[in-house]
Amino acid sequence: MAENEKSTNFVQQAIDEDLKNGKYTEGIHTRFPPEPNGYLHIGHAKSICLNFGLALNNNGLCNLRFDDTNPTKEDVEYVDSIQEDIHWLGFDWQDRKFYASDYFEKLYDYAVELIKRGLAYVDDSTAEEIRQNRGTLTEAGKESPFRNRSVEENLDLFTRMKAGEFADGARVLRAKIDMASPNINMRDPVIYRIAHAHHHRTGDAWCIYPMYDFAHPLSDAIEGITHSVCTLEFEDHRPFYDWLLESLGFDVNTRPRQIEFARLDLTNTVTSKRKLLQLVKEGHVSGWDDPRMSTLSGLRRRGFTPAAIRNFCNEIGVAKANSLVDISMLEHCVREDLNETADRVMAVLNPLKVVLTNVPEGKVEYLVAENHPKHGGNRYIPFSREIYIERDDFMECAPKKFFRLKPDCEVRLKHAYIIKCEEVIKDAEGNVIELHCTIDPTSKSGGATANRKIKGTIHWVEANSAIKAEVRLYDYLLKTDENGNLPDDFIAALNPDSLVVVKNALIEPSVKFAAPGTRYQFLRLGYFVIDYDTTFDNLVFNRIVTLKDTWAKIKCKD
RNA sequence: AGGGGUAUCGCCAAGUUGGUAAGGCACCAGAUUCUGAAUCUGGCAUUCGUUGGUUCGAGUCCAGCUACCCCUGCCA
Repeated sequence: MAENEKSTNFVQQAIDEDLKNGKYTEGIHTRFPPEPNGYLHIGHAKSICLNFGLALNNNGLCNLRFDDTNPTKEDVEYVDSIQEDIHWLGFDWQDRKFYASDYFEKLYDYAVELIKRGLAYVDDSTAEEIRQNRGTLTEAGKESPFRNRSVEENLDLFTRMKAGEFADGARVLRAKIDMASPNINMRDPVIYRIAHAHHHRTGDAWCIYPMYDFAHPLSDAIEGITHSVCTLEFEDHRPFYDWLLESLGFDVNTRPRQIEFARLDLTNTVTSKRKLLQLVKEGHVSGWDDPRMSTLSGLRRRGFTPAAIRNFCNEIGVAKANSLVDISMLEHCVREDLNETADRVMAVLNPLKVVLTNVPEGKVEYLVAENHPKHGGNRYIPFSREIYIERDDFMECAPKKFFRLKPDCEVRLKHAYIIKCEEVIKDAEGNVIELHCTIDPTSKSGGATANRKIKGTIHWVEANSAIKAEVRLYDYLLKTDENGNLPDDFIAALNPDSLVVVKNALIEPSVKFAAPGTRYQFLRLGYFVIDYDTTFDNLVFNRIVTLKDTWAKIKCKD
């Protein structure tokens, strides 16, 4: 499905239905509501694409709203990174960046209103007592002894909570609903707690903070959100969402409606903020933007494109069934995008020297090489008596299906000549250290007599002009079982080979002045991006993803 | 055990007045190829968790059963 094609998931269908029924005549309005307590990851990308996409498809708007109601866990570092990541992904909230903390005053007023309506009360119970009285999954809870205080007393106490008269945990404000409800979220949920904590935006102005369940529906309502899209685990909270807005008198035809979808889970990686944080804290990765991380900053550094991620989010769909998407789907989307956009270049990761004995010493020839098989553009690459090829492209005793270089056989050098392996040079231990080959001078690429059919074509690099580079070969961060599931101890499942650093790779000279962030296809190897660690004398590449490799499959079968 | 959800190919996922199973990924086969890439062609669910029922006809309706996920934070 094309990226801008209207997707018809069940959320869109709910919107269509609402519109048909005459609801939300002002238009559709969604929001993306991250808590600034960590970096955004691929799972958030699904939510971002969904929420902003829904707005786009319905001619509506999507807000960015930081859900910053818990000052002890949140930080400006995260609000900055979140904005950067959303923009990078290609979405814009225009002038609609909000914070739940923008509404603290209003939220407080709504709480007072709830008290006045007899629907909320201050509870002096300890956290432990509240827990004990909540009941269990099968038994009803017990009502708090403070449940039936007068409105006046509640108002007085809540005012004093706000004024800072009480210590953390001394009292809470609770909604007064039904301690016997089979839905635990309706057993008088706590809606305000005391926390003498410094908030990254409101500073020390408040010492009481609203709970998510209270702040979220009201923030939605305040912003005129029509469809509040969240993940499945909030399904049980919807009755409270509706109860709150109903209790406060919001019109059912215009008030926001919560719709839940299944979060993204991906094989071979972690998509949980907690685990991502653990990887960073324990030093298993270099940071939030380590190219092996599923964070958007990690994927960005790895070289993934925003378009590829958007396409991926589009293709996996949106539904309510918990699912585990195979990482190959993501890789497919990256390859699909990069195949179109990345220029081709030659690089040798594991060099084997080749001397072309019938090429005169000192002679350098410049050959024409296309930058992209479809989109044109050429460059010149040097060619001379000494070149390097990939070690894997030579086999002394090769199986019949191996159509690269082997003794007394021919192979084509991409953009250059057909060569024949005449002599294999070995060291004392018998390791191949050099090859002597001859070129067929009539076979020059593009020439009139170049059309001789040769089964194999390999990449190479000219010895004197090649640039040395560091290439970081990234692989899956995690090993998973056949079903893609992580074991309980995910640290034990870390792939020890998730990063292999090649220090002395050789790249053709054309990439010399390319800027960090530039993506290439290294012919026959994969897609690579210039890392930001690159300095004047140390070029660093990250492998984004390999090319599909049919030969690897054939090898495995043998 | 109470409540809330979900079950369609190895993985995602369409299927909406019941009419005889889209598409993508992966995989397989072939064509093509100066990237064993890309591209192209063909293959890939007589069957929709399961058992019954209604019906000329059911993935779609009804009843029962089973499996899995979420919920007992003053986290979001």
